[in-house]
Formats: sequence, C-alpha cells, structure tokens
Amino acid sequence: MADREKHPNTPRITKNARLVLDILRQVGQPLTAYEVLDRIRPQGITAPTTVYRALERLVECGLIHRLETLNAFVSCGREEVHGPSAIAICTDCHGVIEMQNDAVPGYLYGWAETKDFTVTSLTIEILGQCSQCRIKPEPNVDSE
Amino acid sequence: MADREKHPNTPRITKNARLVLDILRQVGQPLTAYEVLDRIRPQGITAPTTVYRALERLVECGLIHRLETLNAFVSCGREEVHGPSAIAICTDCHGVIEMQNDAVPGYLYGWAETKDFTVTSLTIEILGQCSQCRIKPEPNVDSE
DNA sequence: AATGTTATGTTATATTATATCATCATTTAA
DNA sequence: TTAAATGATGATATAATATAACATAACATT
Ligand SMILES: [Zn+2]
Ligand SMILES: [Zn+2]
Ligand SMILES: [Zn+2]
Ligand SMILES: [Zn+2]
Repeated sequence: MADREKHPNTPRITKNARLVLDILRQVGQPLTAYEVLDRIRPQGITAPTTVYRALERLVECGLIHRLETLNAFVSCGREEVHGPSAIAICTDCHGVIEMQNDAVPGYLYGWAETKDFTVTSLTIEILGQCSQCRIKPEPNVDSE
Repeated sequence: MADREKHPNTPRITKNARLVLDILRQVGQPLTAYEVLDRIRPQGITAPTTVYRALERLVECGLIHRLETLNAFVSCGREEVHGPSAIAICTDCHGVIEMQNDAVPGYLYGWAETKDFTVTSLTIEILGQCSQCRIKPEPNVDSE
C-alpha cells in the first residue's frame, strides 16, 4: 500500500480525513458514516457533517469506496489508485472482495459510448454470501 | 409489454402496487418513494410504509428497478422480465437507458463463482450525462 | 497585518426507510 | 357457514441517512 496519499490532482488528506481513513483501514470492513462517527467521538468529533466531509474527500482521493447498497464506506482493497471496480459484499459477515481488474468498467464505458452517454461514475456491487458464511451459517437459523 | 404481471413464482400485483406501477410507468423516469407518495395522495394513500410496500413488491415482480445511486425507483425498460441489468442514468434529465443484454451480469456471476461467492443481487449503475443533455446544457451554467 | 482560501465546528433540518400494531379482506377448512 | 388463518392495508411513530447554513479557525500569500 504505497504512497497513494500523494497522488496528483487529488484533494489532500486533512486531519479529519486521516482519522477516518485510519479507522476504515483498521476495521477493514464497511462502516456507515454514523458508525465511523461513533468510533471517532473520542477524538472530539461530534457531528455527522464532519464525518461526511472526510468521507467525501477520501472517496475523491480514491482511498475508500462508497457502497451504495449498504450506505457504507470501505477502504480500497487494491494496490494502486484506480477507477471504478466491482465489489462483492457478504451480507452475513460484511467482508468485501474487490475485483482486481477493470474488465466490467471497461465494458460499461464502451457501451455508454455507443449510447453517446458521458459517464461520470460507475457503481458495480454484488451482494451475497461469501464461502465462509455459506459453510458456517448464522447461528440463529430456524432448523425447521 | 406483454402480460408480465402473470409471471409465475412472483408476488401478485395488489391494488396499491397497481397504483404505484401505473405512476412509475406513466412518468417513465425514476421517482423516490416520497415522490411516488406525493403523486398517490389523491388516491388516499398517506403513509410512506404503504408506498415502500408496493415498491418492494414491484421490485420482486421484476416490474420496476431500485436505483441505489438515486434512492429511487424506475419502471423496467426491457420487454421481458429479466435478472439484473445495467442502467445508465442521466443526472441532468433523469432519463434512464437500460442495457438490453446480460453480458455484465454474466461476467459478474462468473467472477463471483471463482471467488466461491453466492450472489443474491447485483447492482450496476452508470451515472452521467445523456447525449441530449450534453448538447443542451443546464441553463444555469456560469459562462465564465 | 490584511487578505483570501481552505478546513473545521456547530446547530438545525431534510431525506430516506423501517417498526409496530390495529384493522380489513380473502382464503381455507372444520 | 362460520371460525381460524393468512395476507393486505392503514395509521402512528421513530430510526437511519444525509445535507444546509452559517460561524470560526487555520493557513497561506502578499
Ligand atoms: Zn478500490
Ligand atoms: Zn461472509
Ligand atoms: Zn429491467
Ligand atoms: Zn439527460
């Protein structure tokens, strides 16, 4: 995980963005803005606005991703800063698997072009169950 | 647009679902649940719950799609009931273009399989500007 | 120091979504 | 043909997510 923070043409990482990024990286799983807020309160942050500003900045930097299907944010799982990529999210354990290539975005950009559509953002999310959670299901299943 | 309402293994279309579906089809563009509510008030519907229930049902029937990036719902643009498909959404005019093939979902299912990930839902959304809106930009642009 | 700019803090509010429980309608079966 | 069960609707309240608006602080440039 190189020095992505210094990538050009990207907003700089401010104090609050740093705090939020550290939390998301440490957790390694998606957190909602309010879950971030709860974990950042000890640092004196009390307002959603503050968290949302930091999250927005980190998204712009490409250091985290917003998951539209969860209304949550997760730190990027790829080595280099990149454009949109597909992300699979386990609805049981909230683990994420980020696709390491740009095949799907590439296809979508191509298709958009044929429609004369100018892409500003792509969202590709897969909800389901990871292998671990399929093997070991949630304890509270009704065994009927 | 055939008799998709009678598709098997799918919830039936109740009175409220019918009302909501008619609105979404007539509008032809994404509406939020509360925008639907506003338009359905004349029919005596007053509560968000009622609208969300109808929307959920229609999604299950495959007659409408939920757009995660807009928190909105739009009537399906394909001829036959289908699985997930990619949807481009113009952020200016809110027009939508639904991809008419399943190439991307197919690829994603395949990839998920290689990760031993069981897919329950796919979200593929493209935000940007349609050709019309690129030609004729919003009037309130600062011409500086 | 004065100025402009960016980041942060603070308060309030808007928007989106669900929980809960009561009532009504429709089906099923005794 | 009623009683029970099921499914749909209605009604109220509240939870969860997100932004608006404005004030202050930090920082850079001159
Ligand atoms: Zn990433
Ligand atoms: Zn899992
Ligand atoms: Zn469709
Ligand atoms: Zn448009």
